[in-house]
Amino acid sequence: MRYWLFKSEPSTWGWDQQVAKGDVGEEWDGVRNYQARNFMREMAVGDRGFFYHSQKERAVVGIVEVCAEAHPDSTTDDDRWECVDIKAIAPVKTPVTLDMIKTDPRLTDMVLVKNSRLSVQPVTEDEWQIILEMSGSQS
DNA sequence: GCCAACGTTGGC
DNA sequence: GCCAACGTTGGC
Repeated sequence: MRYWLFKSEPSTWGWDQQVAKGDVGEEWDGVRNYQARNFMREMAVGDRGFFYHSQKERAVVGIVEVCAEAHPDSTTDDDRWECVDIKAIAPVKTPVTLDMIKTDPRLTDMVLVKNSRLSVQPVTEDEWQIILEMSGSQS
């Protein structure tokens, strides 16, 4: 299984909306960036991801699971763009803020730190475990 | 609200 | 195929 991080502006699509979709999940649509799209193509059903709120909040707020492999993005006719579906698994006990992540020397290589603008990014297994611990959640 | 960083577009 | 111009994102 692989691990990922999905970034969203809460004002556009937030954790509460994701939770409201339940086990059916929702398309992670609207991505118009090749790197992000390519990562979504690599995803498999069952992969786990962090749900991150950007802008004012800047924190990992929940855990999601990929529930459909990459397919055409329904919000565009442009066939270059694809997306996966994800569903909410559980909120984290304590949100892990960008500050906390930047402060931890084990996490300085995270894509979130190095390339803050990438909206869909891979997370290593080590990073996954460290952030889970920081959040007080269990895998 | 500002600005740096980055990705994309289009002219040559 | 290069590169300048532009638009967008997201941290501060």
